[in-house]
Amino acid sequence: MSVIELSASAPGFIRREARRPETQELIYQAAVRLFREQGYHATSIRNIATAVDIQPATIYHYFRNKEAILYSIMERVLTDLLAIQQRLANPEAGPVEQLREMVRAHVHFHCEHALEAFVADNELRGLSGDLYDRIIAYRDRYQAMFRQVIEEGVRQDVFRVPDVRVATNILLVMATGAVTWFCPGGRLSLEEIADIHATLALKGVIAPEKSKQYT
Amino acid sequence: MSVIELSASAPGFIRREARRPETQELIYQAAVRLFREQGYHATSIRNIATAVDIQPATIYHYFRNKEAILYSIMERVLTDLLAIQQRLANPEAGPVEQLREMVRAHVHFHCEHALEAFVADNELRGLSGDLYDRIIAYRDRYQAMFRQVIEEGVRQDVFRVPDVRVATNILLVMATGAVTWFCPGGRLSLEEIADIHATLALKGVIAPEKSKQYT
DNA sequence: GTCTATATGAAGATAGAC
DNA sequence: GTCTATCTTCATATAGAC
Repeated sequence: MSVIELSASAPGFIRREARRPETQELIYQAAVRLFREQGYHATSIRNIATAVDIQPATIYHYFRNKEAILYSIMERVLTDLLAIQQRLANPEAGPVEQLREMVRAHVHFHCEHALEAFVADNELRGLSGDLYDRIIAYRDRYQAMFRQVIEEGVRQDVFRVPDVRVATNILLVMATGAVTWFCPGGRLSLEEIADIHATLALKGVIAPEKSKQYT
Repeated sequence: MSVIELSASAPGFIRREARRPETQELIYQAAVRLFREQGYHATSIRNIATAVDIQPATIYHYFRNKEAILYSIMERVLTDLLAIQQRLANPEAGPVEQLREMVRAHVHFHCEHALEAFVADNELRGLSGDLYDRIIAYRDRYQAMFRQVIEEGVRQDVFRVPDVRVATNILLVMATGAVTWFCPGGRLSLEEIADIHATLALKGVIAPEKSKQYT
């Protein structure tokens, strides 16, 4: 994956600095790919070094240890996601439009950064102590953003769900799942996939009598 | 987890033999728990041996190698799931009822065997060669069962989806996700969780003009 | 069926030269 | 900033006694 692909293209998404392929970024990108393909614990420092064509010791000039590489991936994904959702927040829009855009953005990001996002979503057990706690805090903040919109929708009687927390969990699991099977250049475009997920999410939470007018 | 809990309780589910806690089963159960908590690659043969209070060498009397333990977990989960769905199959029922029961059973199994199911769903990369191929074949058969019901529903114009394969993926991701957050004894019972998922799945695929009569 | 003992390799990480 | 060399620990797996 070239560093260029790190820059999200849709409006409203964070544009990362276009970096020269500095060693640190090369290490980061190789780690992302290997952690995605083999898993964090199955990937050795030597594997990463070989992929970047450097010696293992060089990696420790940029990262304190292997866990720090994993942490940097997770932190980048989660801060990007939080920033995207914060920029999207629009108090004037109703819960329906808000949730639709949030799900679209979540799926969009996950498909555009499928490797990093997959790692962030699946390798949490590789962190420990303080690093683990910090990522959990990010994740909780992110979930809360979705939960609050659903809560507001329920309050306004636009949404109806058996349980707000369960609904939040299910929606996020669903919207996250595309990373496991989305394949760029497949039958459906990224935009179509994002729309399908947003529509499905709304169908799931909207109060029955409101459904005609929205989905 | 005691071996008793391995026996599913709901009608239609496979009842496993109640085993004495033989060494092989103890190894299996310890591996399930450790693979779930730490991940397959982060778990060593020594970890498992310590958990069972035997020496590492004893494990090799029962399993060819570490990969064989993982394979046995995955195979058990997938053959159980396939058997459950096959027993459920009812050609007389329409696609709506069939899909509802399939999703309910899937969620039910995943929550009752949350540790094993999580391992089966997330450690596929730990297998290689022939073992990997065999599990993929099981998984493809399982997905096909869901896809065929959705296809039949679309043919009868009871369901309407943008893409059958994408719909199948999304539904299975959603129904599988509960393993990551379901917690026995929480606010909602296993039955409620299963119903919520089934209802959500149907809301997502049902043709709009049919929705009133079903969900 | 379970053990002790061990072969063999690979892992994460560091020291210190250039 | 990158290297060579290496320390130390741990991994999977096997041999063979009991």
